[in-house]
Amino acid sequence: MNFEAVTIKDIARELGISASAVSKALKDSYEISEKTKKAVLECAKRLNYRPNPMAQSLKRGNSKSLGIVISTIDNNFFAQVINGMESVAYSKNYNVIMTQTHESYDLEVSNVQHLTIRAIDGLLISLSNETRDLDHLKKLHDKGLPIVFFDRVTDEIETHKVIADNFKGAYEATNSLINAGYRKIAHITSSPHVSITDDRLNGFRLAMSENNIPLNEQFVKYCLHGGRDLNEIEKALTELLCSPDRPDALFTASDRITTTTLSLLHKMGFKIPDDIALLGFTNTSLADVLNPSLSSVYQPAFEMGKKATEMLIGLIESKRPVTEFEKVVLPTEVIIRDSSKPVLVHK
Amino acid sequence: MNFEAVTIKDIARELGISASAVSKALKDSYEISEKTKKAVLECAKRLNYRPNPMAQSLKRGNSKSLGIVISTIDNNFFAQVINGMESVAYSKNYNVIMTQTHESYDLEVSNVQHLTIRAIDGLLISLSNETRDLDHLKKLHDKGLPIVFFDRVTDEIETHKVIADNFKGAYEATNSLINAGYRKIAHITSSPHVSITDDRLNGFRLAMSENNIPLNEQFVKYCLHGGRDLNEIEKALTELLCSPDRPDALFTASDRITTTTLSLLHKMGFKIPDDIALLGFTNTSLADVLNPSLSSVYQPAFEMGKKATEMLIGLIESKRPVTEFEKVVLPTEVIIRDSSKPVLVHK
DNA sequence: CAAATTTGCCTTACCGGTTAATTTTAGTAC
DNA sequence: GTACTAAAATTAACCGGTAAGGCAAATTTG
Repeated sequence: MNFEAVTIKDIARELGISASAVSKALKDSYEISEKTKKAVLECAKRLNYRPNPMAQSLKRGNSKSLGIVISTIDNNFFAQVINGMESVAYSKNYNVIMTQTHESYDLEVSNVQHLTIRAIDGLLISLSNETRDLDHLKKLHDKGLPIVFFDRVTDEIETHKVIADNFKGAYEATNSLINAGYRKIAHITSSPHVSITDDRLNGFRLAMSENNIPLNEQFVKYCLHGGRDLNEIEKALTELLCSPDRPDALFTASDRITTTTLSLLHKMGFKIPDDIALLGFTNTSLADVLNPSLSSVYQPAFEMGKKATEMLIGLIESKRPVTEFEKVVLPTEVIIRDSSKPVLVHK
Repeated sequence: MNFEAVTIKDIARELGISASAVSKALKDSYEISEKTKKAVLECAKRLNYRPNPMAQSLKRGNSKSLGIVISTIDNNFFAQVINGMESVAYSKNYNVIMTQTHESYDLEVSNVQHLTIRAIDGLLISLSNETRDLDHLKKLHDKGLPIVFFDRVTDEIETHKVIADNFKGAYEATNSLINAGYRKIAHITSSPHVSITDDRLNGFRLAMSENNIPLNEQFVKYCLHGGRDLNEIEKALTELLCSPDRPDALFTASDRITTTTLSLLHKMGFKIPDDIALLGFTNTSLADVLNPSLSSVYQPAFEMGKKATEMLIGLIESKRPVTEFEKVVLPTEVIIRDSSKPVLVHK
């Protein structure tokens, strides 16, 4: 079932002129007389002519589409990022084509393939938790595909990057837990291979050491799949909580991990913050109305999406090769709520 | 900055054969000798040849892209729907191109324009809250563009539709409130112009009348923008709650309205369910850990996305015009939690 | 009034891939 | 050696739009 369209030739035939005259008339070229232009415009309107984007793309060598690769859209943070991306792309007349990796390296590779096969003008990507090898992206980048990394970035490819201030967010979050009287703080984070993990872990470590609190290395738990499946978080929690010397606070490092941890703590019967405090990265708008209200590190996700997309379109539309790259760091915001209430208040 | 690609001509030049021979070899045509095929395949692999999708699309007249129009992605329900759509599209080698209406009719029209200008093979759409006039879609549908409606559908266009059992969900939800002892039940819903509003309102009405509970018409509040902005929900709540004869329970009709209502009730200082009970449509995975845990009507969003996409691809790939259309109704699930605890228990 | 310039449009080639029509090549038969 | 056929490859047209270059008619210039 094909959806037939009016072409430039239909207009040309109708008016008894050549196709190129129509094309030029539509572009308001100086070569075409006002009379003809008027006739063409009228006819185009009457027949509801729309230029075929594929023909234009083929001719011009661009597609006016941006590829987005994220782990999953069913996540407050990423949904907001995409929201921001779409808003900029739309205003600059680009589409966004979205694919999800579900934290799988293979899916990431095949998604990137899929997108470039489909001809995108640039790529916005947050690496999957499994990704270690960046060859699939390096090759494309070397060939000239503009790429902007956001959220989970890499040093191995020189291009623009947009991240939140993960280090500072983690540092301040940890400090707030310490100031609230917690000492045995555990950290549940994503795979050690993604950039945000290091940044957040380092912020956590620094806050601990500055306060002379020895860090029990058993208290740092990695979720290799970024909490994609419940089991890995459940395992981490069980290991942490079913031991004699268990932590009194949890600092969780990603949206999915934070909300899942909250759910699991409920299910396991832990009272927050009495049995254990919780503070984590999350962008859920429901933090205030969770039980208990959830202390969180908020990232400006919408702005991240906007900024990354602006930079990408900048790269795409740049007349000359870009050699100076920016790494934009957006501020995070630590918001203390009841899930990390000071120990004195409740104990 | 353009990203040069290997074309069929590069292979032809390399092997000293014609472009069409290469094309045919890649398609494993009987016209080409095994020897040549092997050489072409080897060369294509070596040069990492990828056919230019725009050239193929131009020739074949399709784009292997599906357009998605939703109100906003920053919403549990829609994020899950898109997740389902993407999964099917990807497996069948289509892209999804997403745009958001933010509940605006003008944006819906311009998004649909934008998408069809960009050449999509089919459209998946959930109407905006503002949409009353369907001309923009009727025109396209008449021209042969395959469309599948999901969630917010219309009777004015004959095609496949996928919805949740909104009527039954609302009916059961209302009944559960009544069984829990609530009598003064108010309903906060979206614009009266969208299909889901009627269905849900009717379910609500039936449950009320079957239980011989007169319905105070002041207790039905419409949010013309579907809760896009807080203000309209705030206004509805103020009107409902700042009156001498106020409701003892709220039944909210959409994801955004439900979660926003919960937030606002908190902010206004109402205790749930003691001061007022709450039960609403929402797909948040956090329902269990909200304060209080939130009774909800859950829709199989992922399945809705999957089903709608399967049907759309069915339409697109159908050899003959489709004249029999299906309206798939997926079951909703009412899950009772603390926000609508029986009156006797807590009063 | 012829030459020079401008105006307005047409012809043609191209983007990359596909395919119908055609030609070349190789092989077989007589 | 000619005739015929099958196999293998080429040429050319096409998808729809764009743009360089060409050309005839109209207008300006000396």
